[in-house]
Amino acid sequence: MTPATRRPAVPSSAADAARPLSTGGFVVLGLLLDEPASGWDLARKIDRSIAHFWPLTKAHIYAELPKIADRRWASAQAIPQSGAPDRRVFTATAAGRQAFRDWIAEVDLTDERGRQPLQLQLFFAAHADPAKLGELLATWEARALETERHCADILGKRGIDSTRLRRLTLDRSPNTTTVNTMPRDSGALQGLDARGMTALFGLRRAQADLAWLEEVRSVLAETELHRAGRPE
Amino acid sequence: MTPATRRPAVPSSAADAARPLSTGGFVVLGLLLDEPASGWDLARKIDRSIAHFWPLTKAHIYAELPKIADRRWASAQAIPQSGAPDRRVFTATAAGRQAFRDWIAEVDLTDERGRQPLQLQLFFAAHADPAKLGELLATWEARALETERHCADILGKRGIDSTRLRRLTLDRSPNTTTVNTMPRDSGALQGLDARGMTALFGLRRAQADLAWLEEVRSVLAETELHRAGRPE
DNA sequence: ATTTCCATGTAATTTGTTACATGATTTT
DNA sequence: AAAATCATGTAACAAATTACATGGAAAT
Repeated sequence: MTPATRRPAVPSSAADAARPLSTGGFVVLGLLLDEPASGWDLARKIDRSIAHFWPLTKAHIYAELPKIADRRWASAQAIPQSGAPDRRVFTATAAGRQAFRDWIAEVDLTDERGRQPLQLQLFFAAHADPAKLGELLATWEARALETERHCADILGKRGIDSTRLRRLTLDRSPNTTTVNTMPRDSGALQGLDARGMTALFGLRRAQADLAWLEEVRSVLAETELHRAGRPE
Repeated sequence: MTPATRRPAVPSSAADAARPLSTGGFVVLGLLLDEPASGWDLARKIDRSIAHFWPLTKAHIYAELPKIADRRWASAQAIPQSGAPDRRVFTATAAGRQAFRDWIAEVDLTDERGRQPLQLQLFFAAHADPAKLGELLATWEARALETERHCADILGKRGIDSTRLRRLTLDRSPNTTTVNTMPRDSGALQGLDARGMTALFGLRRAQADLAWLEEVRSVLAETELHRAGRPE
């Protein structure tokens, strides 16, 4: 390592020019690679796809677009509109495509702050009253079911019949014997692309959440019984 | 609704006094409820527990502590130290306990931005080269295995033997018959508290990730075969 | 008549991170 | 001799959110 561990407060001009976008900025650029889009288009698209695991606000999107254009990673054309302001449609350039490719290959998103609000709330649930916990579980179940359905839909659109999919479940019992009656259906996922894998990931996580909910409920029910059986 | 949908730019003095902490601030307060602690203590504690699903930096923690003290939700005592600066130990007050209780009961963390970097990177993986995808999968597997172990440890410390736990797995085949040989082991989780449930949640998610990895790998392997079988 | 959709964006603020600064003590 | 641990915190910045502002067209 060089002796200059402490960098000067003022960044070098070279560093400034090569200044990377924020993760949010690259997300916007990445979506622009699919097809040209306006800020509005992107906001809608994000809401329907990526927002489930990487929410971006409208204001944020609009803030990133000019930064992308500044770097010549997208070009903008104004399309006049009757009534509403001009649509500003951004088209990714070849340089933008390359910049994105470089970024996705390099970034270490593993150290990106991955926040899981559910887990946080659960962690502190002991400070809430028990009725509240029940409420929370109900909310989470509804969300998990919705996510499961949403992901199954996406897979369905990719020609993957979710009924043919192997299922992720808790063993009904740890004391069972599983008898194989037919050869494994190995081709159900044939040709799944990256976005399909993302949907499958979401599906599996949702199923895990549902399995967990089932477990937690049974724990709570038993605790109830205990309390009912041995009143103080 | 009142006609005053648009609030004045200057917040009212009442609103200012009742000004809530940020989520991060409440997390710090929540940890303070367990036992009095200095900023340093909290940073260590967080690193070993909550950071897995809600990372907070040292600087952030130190910034929140005075805000908590300002609201009289914790009192600070300086404990002189040889060499190092005084330890500033914060102790939650009754008011702090109540404030936290109110917060945890009220907040809707469901709309807190829940970011999942893995899913994001996967979503865009089509733009990376296939070798990179393999690398990613390996990294994720390592992390999932570590998380699984970590959560199992926590459960172990709570007297829950993970070998007695029902397992979360993909059906080996959708075409199997499961034969129940013994009554279900229902009491394995008896008396699990909120923190234990959090650990179980982490465990289940890690297992779901592993199941997903297995699936994705088999898809990739088949695609390989396909390509090998039909070279262009 | 009102709401929703389309479509842009800015301003102010909050929230969180990185890098820096200091310095004794203990471990490698 | 070097690094890590303990222990505080600040300054500068980056990232992201909320609220505001505008206004026509279409749907209810």
